[in-house]
Amino acid sequence: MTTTEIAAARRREVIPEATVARLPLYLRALHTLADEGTSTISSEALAEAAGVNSAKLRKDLSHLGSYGTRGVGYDVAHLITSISHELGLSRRCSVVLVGVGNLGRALAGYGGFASRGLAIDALLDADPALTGEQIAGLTVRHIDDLPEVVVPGSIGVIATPASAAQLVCDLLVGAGVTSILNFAPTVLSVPADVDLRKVDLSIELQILSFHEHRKSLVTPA
Amino acid sequence: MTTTEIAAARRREVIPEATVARLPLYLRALHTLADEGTSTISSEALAEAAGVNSAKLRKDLSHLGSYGTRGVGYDVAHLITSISHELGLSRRCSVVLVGVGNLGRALAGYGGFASRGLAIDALLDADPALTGEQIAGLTVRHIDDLPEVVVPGSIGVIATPASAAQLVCDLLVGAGVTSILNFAPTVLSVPADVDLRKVDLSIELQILSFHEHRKSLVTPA
DNA sequence: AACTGTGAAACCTTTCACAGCT
DNA sequence: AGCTGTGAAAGGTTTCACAGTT
Repeated sequence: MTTTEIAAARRREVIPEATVARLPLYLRALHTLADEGTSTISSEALAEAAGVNSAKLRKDLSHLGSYGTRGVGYDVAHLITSISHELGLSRRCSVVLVGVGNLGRALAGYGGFASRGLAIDALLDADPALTGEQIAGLTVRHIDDLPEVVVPGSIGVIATPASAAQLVCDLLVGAGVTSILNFAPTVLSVPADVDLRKVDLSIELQILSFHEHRKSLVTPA
Repeated sequence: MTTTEIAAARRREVIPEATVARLPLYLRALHTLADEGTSTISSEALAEAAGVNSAKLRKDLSHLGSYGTRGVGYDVAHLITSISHELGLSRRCSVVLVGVGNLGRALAGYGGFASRGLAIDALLDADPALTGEQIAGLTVRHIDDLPEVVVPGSIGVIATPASAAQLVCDLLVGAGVTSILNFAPTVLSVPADVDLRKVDLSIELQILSFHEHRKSLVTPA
């Protein structure tokens, strides 16, 4: 079995969703460690840096294969490569962002994307007044140009008001996008073969409100 | 047992975290339905509007008490009241946002907060050039004013660059805030009695990248 | 007849605790 | 001695399927 075949076999192993959701966390912590010059790290220390517990971290990493050394720990650079590869961040992937309001600008300037092979390639907006504007090194284009900027494997990001989100979503699907991230606070309909995820900025705040509310009930004045 | 006592007993029942995380979703769907003039809705239809399955919805709502009518469905207005109350959104709660960059501005203007009793009360930034600026009806104040704007039960929101996040977090904790929502891509340390949640704008994108990557492996050209 | 509320089963995730390697 | 990798146990979540109510 060649190295390539081993890698292929590993890729076929199913990785639990909960683990996939934490890989970006580990990756960020590892990048910070690498920047600080750390070359080897124990599960305990990496778990602390990522804000999880060490047993969970070890189990998560075990799904990618065994990259640690017993008695020593993990090689930081090697782990970065493995996780980046697993997440599909090694071959740079195309991201198309629609909606250049405050949120869209925040996303375009968000360092977390660029440093992870997820740089945004195109900014689109329906407002003609915005086309031509330069943001984070990109020129805003009109939404009508969507078919021209989408390539196979592109990920679409919706940062429009809720009222425009389904329309934009349909345009993305029509242009061949099969992975969409929705920041608009609305439920979108997509064909079964399209992978749709959402981020609702207000949900976490409402969850905090719930817990804060509970505190005031448990500890009455 | 009086109505108040029943309500108190219900409040003491533990609601699973997974359920709490979905209540805001239901609430949003219900508000939309109410705006459309719908007064009664079945678990099936509400589940569809919220993007979940109906058995899950019914189980979730059963934790709040039995507010539905068999053979009929749920009363939209009543459910809105129950969920809002459960989430602590009925008594308007104070939100203090630190960091008035693009993300902070997006959050300040985000309709989802105001309409749910979670309007932002104060905007703060460390940059003196921004103090005095009007955003979404609020005047930006300097971060030094933090102790003046925090009240008991305030929720703090961090929308600063990662480099400033821990500092701001410490200031919030020092001012008495015990619920913090962090949008900066960094792990924060807080005392055990502080409830810290985070939103990482890039994580969902990386998860999508993972799945997109998988697709290309499963369906080779 | 229609639809909720809920035990029970199936599934997934986390944590424990230690065998096994360096 | 120190730390990873992992079965097994514990805990939590989702789904099923139907009894119970209107």
